[in-house]
Amino acid sequence: MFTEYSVKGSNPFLSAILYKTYVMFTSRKIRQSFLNFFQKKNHKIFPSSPIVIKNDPSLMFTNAGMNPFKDYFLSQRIPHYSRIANTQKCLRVVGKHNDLEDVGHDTHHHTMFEMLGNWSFGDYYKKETIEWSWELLTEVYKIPSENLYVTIFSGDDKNDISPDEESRFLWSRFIDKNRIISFGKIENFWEMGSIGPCGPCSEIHIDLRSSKEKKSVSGKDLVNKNHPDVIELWNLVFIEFLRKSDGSLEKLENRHIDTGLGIERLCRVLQNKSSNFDTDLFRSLIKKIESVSNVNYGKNSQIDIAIRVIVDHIRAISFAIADGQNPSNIGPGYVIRRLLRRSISYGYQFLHQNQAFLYKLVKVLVQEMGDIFPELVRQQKWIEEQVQAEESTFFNTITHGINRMGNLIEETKQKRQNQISGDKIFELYDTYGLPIYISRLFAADNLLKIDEIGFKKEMSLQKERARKYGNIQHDDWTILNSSFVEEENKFIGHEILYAHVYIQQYRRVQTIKGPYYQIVLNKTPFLPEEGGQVGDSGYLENEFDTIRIINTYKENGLFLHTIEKLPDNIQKPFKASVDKNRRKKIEKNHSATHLLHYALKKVLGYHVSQKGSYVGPDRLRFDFSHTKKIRIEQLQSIEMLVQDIIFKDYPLRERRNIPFETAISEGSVAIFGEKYGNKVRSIGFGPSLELCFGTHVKKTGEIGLFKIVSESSVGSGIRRIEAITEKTAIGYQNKIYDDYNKIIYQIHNPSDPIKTIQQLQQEIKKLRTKINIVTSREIQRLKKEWLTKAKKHDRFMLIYEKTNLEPTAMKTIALELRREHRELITVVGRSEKNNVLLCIAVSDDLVEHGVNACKILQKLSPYIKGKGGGKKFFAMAKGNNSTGLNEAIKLVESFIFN
RNA sequence: GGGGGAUUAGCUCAGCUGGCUAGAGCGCCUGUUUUGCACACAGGAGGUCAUCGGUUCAAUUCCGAUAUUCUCCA
Repeated sequence: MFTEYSVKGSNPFLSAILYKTYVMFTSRKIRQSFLNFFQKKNHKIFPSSPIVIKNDPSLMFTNAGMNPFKDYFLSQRIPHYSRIANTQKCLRVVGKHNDLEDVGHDTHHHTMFEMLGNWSFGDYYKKETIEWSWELLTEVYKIPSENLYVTIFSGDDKNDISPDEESRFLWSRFIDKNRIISFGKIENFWEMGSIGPCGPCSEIHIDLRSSKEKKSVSGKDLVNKNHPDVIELWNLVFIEFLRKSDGSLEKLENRHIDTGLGIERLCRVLQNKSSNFDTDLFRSLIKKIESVSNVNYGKNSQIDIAIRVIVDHIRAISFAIADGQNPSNIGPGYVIRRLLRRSISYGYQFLHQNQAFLYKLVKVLVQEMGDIFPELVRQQKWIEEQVQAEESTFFNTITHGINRMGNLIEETKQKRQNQISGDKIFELYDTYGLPIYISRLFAADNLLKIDEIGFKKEMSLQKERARKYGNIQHDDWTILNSSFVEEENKFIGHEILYAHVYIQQYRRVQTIKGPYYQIVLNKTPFLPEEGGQVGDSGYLENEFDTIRIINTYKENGLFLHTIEKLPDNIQKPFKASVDKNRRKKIEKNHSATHLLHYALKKVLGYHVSQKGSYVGPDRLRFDFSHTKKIRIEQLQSIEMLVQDIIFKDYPLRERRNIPFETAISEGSVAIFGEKYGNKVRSIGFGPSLELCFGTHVKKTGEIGLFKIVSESSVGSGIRRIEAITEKTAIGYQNKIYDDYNKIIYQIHNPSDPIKTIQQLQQEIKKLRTKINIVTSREIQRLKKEWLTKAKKHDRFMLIYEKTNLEPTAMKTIALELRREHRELITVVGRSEKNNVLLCIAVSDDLVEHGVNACKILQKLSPYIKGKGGGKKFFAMAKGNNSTGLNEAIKLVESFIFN
């Protein structure tokens, strides 16, 4: 089995000894060894990019190690280093690679995981990749080579790709030919999605079974067969193609290397465990949940599943929140909320946790991983608060749902059915968020079933609806001119708002509302939407066309301009002009936002950090972390502080292309979860200093006036301030001033208007109570008077009266009389000019004997030329013929029993 | 992006198919009892029923739009 190809380290005797020493490999050491190894091979070590992705609508989270480098593969951006190594935090919960349902039920799927990777951008290729991966695994990590298998791509006739003989040859220098196995497109051709960079890959698999098992079945037959102990360890991807939307492949200019080695698996191997969850990455989390819920891991399979789900999810949740993605009800926030709710559900169902408990795990996670991912340490308190808040809202939702479920059960029982209808259960799930398993539990407790088929039917209808509307289709880019310009030189709008440009590429985007086009210019004065500042709009003009640029935004390093229709002469040069007026307004609001951020920190404290921002031409909005409502005096001092900086007329201090570390050490404010490049731009005005890409005023004085218009809450722990500047603010103040003057005039210019208003209010209050007393006395008096005047019949008493009381008082008398007296019919009329009211009230006992107020009223209302209605015991009508009122009242008697 | 809900007192919510004088519990205030607290009892304050339109003799209730919010799907 051992050939001359085997290299040192694969001696079986030596391996057996080394195998025992695996335990010394902690996850920290494993990670560090990887990075050190590649650093020695001249790789630049990169920190992990955020797990939350911005600027790419096709992806919510980083779901593979290569995501942060996507632009490099597409040659949309030139990397500063051709060799990079890193550990990348990843999240897989939606989309193509989605194992969510498996997570927890087995011992090797995760939502959040760390991918170790080495990268080559047009630098080394297959030879070095294969050599180094072998060296690292067998010599640094000392994995016995007899446990390893490698796979290579067998080729694909359809796309005309030949088998990867090159890799076979390269591998055969290290490993027995029998251990090199060919696989087809599914296993060994890596694609990012339906379109994008791709290429053949070669995977290293490991057989972790006992020697006894290995003897009975060869590991070779178990590779790629989903065997729990014969698993893929490292994927080496050789990127050389671009998959286009019509399915064809195009060769890329440069060939790249993308590798992924999951640290959770590697730890399992090197720590000699049978499950990823038994490694030191999860051990303390499991310990904590054991103590929190008073159970033991490894005793009961259902409890174990719940524990694995929870310790897995809390990692995903914490990392996402640390990178700025709070749980919410839309988009990526909803994905995080779902993970949270899944965890809570498992805790509730199997660990008997009926109040917030997840947040207690955050501290443990921070202790374990905080040194490698410092964002966890910085955001610990915030993460705990968010998780806890989310837990309590979910318990709230469940309680609500359970109440409704109770009603549903009652209804079903009353109808003497034994099954609750599927659409009702679906409504509970869909509208009120009650997890289906809870519905099932409660139904079973009441010996009822749930119409599962009906439920599934509703569910698929819902999915269908979403799919139907959710489709946005992008055509392929049409490249008109591919001369490449460095990203940092592409945007020229900091200095100039007009430029001569040409269209480099364009594509059509199909939406349900109709098509639009995205174009990329060779350079652009239009600022893309970023950091809250809305994108520029404006025009492209030449002698043939005038095209309106509706919006500008950035996607994967490209500056996209949206337009409604393509120009006829698309190849010709254009004059690009930014809507200058609009841009100026935006700049004022943007600079004011920086000043506001500074003032907030100064007045409220340094815990304030930006959680969201909108900077438009009309106003600015700033969301930030702060738990309490801001008092009016605080708002005033914030406003004054900003205004003060404006008055001091500080000039803009702009520094471009400075290293991130330098900017931070100088005191620049950076935002968590924001992906900054190596080189950043800092913007300062007086004491304020922030990292920022947007555009600003030249001097703070240009802002003129700053006015906060609202302060509110947007969720637990986040407050929002909306403000306006310059002419908008002046207009706002003028309006208030104007209103004030009108009010003062209305109350006759008193010396102390507030006191006057207070007096007026008191006066009103006094008068109101007086009126109430008078009317209620009047009501009591009239009741008595009318009763004495009542006409007695043998079966009932009849009151018919006219009054000039208020309509409500009139109603009150009638209703009180019918409640207090049996066998009484009250008819009251009221007329004021041509506005006639008539109401009839009947005691309950008479109603039972067939007297119907509504019917009597219908007979009477023609006399007052009115319409009306009501119920059997009370009816009311309104008309416009006051002369008919007397007649109507007199005629009542004749209609009572007819 | 699409579907379904919700918005009523300081808080949690009732208010069925338009018309009983807009309610309950908790909280708050006053008083009684008690050494004090809690409890109990009696009384009281507090609501443009989210906003704007429409239908109707009449809208908290029905319809539409807006805002906010919850929830499910993508």
